[in-house]
Amino acid sequence: MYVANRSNTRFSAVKITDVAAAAGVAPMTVSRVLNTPERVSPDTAARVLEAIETLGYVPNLIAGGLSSRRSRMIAAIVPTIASPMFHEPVQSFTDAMGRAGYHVMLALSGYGEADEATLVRAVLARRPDGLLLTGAHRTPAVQRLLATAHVPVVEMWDTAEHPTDMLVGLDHAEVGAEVAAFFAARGHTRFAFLGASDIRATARRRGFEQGVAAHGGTLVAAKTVNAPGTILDSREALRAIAPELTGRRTALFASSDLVAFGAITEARLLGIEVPTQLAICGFGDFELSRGASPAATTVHVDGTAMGLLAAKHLLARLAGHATAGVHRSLVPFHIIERETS
Amino acid sequence: MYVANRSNTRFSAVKITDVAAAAGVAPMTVSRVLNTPERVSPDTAARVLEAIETLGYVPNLIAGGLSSRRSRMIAAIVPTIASPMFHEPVQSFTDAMGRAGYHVMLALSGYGEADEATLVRAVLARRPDGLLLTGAHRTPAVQRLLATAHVPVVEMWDTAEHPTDMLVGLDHAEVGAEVAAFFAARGHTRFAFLGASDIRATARRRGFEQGVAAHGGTLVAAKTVNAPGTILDSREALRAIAPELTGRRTALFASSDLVAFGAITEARLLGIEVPTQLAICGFGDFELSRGASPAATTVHVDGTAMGLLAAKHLLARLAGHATAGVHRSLVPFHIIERETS
DNA sequence: ACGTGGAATGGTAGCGATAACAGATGGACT
DNA sequence: AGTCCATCTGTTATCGCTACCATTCCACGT
Repeated sequence: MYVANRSNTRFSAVKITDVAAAAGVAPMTVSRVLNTPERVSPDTAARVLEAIETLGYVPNLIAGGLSSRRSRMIAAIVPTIASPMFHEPVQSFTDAMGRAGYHVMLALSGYGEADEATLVRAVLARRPDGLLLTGAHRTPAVQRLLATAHVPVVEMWDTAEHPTDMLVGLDHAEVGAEVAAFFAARGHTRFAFLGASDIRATARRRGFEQGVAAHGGTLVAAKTVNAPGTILDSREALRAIAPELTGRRTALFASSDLVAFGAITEARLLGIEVPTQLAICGFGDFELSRGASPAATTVHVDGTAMGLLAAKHLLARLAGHATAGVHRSLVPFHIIERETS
Repeated sequence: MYVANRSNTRFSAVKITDVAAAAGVAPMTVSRVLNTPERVSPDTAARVLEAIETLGYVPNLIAGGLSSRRSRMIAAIVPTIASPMFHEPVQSFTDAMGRAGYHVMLALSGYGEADEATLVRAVLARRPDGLLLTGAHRTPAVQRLLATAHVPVVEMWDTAEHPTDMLVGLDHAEVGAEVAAFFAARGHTRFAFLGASDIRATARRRGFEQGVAAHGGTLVAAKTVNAPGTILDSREALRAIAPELTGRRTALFASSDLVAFGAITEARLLGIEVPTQLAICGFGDFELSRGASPAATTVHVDGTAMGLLAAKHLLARLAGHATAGVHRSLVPFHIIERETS
């Protein structure tokens, strides 16, 4: 009879049975020392730990994951990490989950058409214990995948009536409306928008437009650039709408601080005075807006808090507080008035 | 006798045996359809694929990984993703590895003392098929871990005589020397350095200082800020060295474009004319340096190429071209002359 | 003395996939 | 017709851990 022999083993990796043998205990006890040390007597634990040290044992989480049906891993999907908008929440989320013993696997979806379903599928193949997604609007295909996977999901950076599961969001329309109100309160009547065409920037734009209308103002220009919106694109866009900006005082809402910076830069070159002739408000409160001169007025959203909150919700769910009500929170925002308004 | 029964199963996840049963084949055939489709007859494959589709089967890579001893996962460790210096290579590396069927798991080490060994250990527990590390200098503890793990390693962004394994590096000292030469060729004799205190920025600084000395110049000021170096820190640092900068023409090398931007901004506020009185060269060629006005002279390093090259080396090794010579390449760099020099 | 219960540890059987073979089948060629 | 080989599919035995229950031991109360 045939006997399988996987002797292709490239080298002899130390495994839990080796440690157990060296410490004179059962493998199960080694496992307990690593996972539930409080259930092992202190001196056995010490002996096991010593064996682990001398053998240089590194537990195999793949095997452990298969057996326990828990990967201790969370997958996070964001469009890009190039923007502080995403790397701040991701970083704080990663830190917080790390403290709780979870690794975060990051996946980049890009802004393009790239099929989110394919990405989610690939990610689910690793059986993450939880998911952090960007935005709150999923295609039916993705919804189906998530539903059958039975994985806790946190969505961030957007809001929706019925999120997939948990949500730590931001009401972009409200942001736009608030910025319009902010400008209106300072006597502005002519408004303009400059920004990226992604879903959330578009929501801010719509909120802004409605706010402008509500305050009886007029939108004299609105120009979109490709997401995520670069400085150079923004400068070009500002040049394009410059004719609308000369002569009369205008208030511009930029979809991100990068776009705002481009607008400020180009305005200076065109001789449009900021903020007297052109007032500008950005979004994101990037380091750049604080560091540049003039420092940019912008909308501050606490990305770090968002990541932390997402982690908190997810950890609560993972700890089994499954039915502890709906987890849906909106992150507050506020306008930081600096030198460009 | 006791019979184990893990009926804690929260729900019935579809597994390979379900698909096999539905398609009327053996599980092994399903596995082959997914991994080596060329070894399965077209109509069997079609039947299996259909079963996969109707059942909504998502393969379990944890189980597959345990069995095949290949996780199809690469771990990447970088200090931060907040800087283009790291997110560019990481992004291109991730893309390239993704095209080859590997997922990249990102881990952030920070710039602090945080024990790299602990992080590497945690990462190795997931049995990655390869590792991408930042820098070329490992502590003995990490070296031991990597050696016993028998995992291909690529180190990037630095250079060393004897890298751990493969290397896609940059000679920072040479960068510093080149910048000194660049300034010297334009008649500068007074030089200054402003930058972060991390290992690679320090290497650039030393190369710059040696270059300055070689050209008979004098270093009139050198100030370091905490890594990674923010705009505001840089502005403050420039104020501190401003007395050395007034009156006589000076050439400043900044350890990153962010630092350079801070210097440019503060110089303008102090009435120090750029570039006539103070010439500035940054490092990294960030979007900011292209987009700002004046556009900053800087050292361009192709981060995307670096990530791609790292992926290429790693994939070659993973494909079994194990002994195909030393994989150690230096990424070229060049100075982009713009408006601040 | 004896039952009771808690703490510590061990034995066994999977978790869900794949490596390594072993058939089965059929066509090409002698 | 018989041999050989290539192609396809199936069977078996792991991969290295952990859940589940069993067992042992000892302190304690009655």
